[in-house]
Amino acid sequence: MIAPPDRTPLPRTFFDRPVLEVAPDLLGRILVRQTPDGPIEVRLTEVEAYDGPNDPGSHAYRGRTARNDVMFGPPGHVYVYFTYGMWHCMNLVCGPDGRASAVLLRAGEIVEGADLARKRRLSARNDKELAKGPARLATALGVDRTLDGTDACAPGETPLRMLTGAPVPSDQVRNGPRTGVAGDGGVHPWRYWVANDPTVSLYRAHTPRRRSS
DNA sequence: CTAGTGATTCCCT
DNA sequence: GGGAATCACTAGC
Repeated sequence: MIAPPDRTPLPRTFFDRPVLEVAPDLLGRILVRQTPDGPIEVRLTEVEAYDGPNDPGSHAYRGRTARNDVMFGPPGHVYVYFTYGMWHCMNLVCGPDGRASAVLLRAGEIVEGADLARKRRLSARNDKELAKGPARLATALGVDRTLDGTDACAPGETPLRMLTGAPVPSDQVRNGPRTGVAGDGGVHPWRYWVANDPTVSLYRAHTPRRRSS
């Protein structure tokens, strides 16, 4: 039989490590989102690492700005950005204070509160699509810029928290080029996912867009 | 199944 | 001014 997932919160020391170490270790962990209507919980199945100072694909690559400020702060906090005019995506800040590295949460399996997630994801055709993609995951959980900077490791009640869950054995972890990253950033194989998991997004590579007339 | 494109707004240059 | 760590929808095979 399968042991139930461990509901011990992940401590800040978990995130205070090199981001390439933390990212694959997040697979199988559980993110708890406390909403006014109740909790929504996601088991993470796909993530991407962004390593600030050396990474052209990172929002922090060109220095500290109003948008990416949280990335430059202490680990264990949530960085939420707004993109493409209508979507939000969420990250967990990693490494020591000032390092500006983070893990983008790209996909997961809703394991609690699916009824609440469905109300936010009306276009999803089935429950596997509820959090299949970074903006879908943020939408399913009701995460937006008002949660930017949330400490996921704070004592007591928090709107977002990571639990130990059931980490995925390394022989079930796959990795490859990052998705959707413009410029040279896609060259690093810093996307990690759970092998053969139906909630992994597996989107095609970034396609440059010409502006319309 | 794949490939193409419009939507929509914040923020940096 | 214009790109953006995306999604949903459509057409066509």
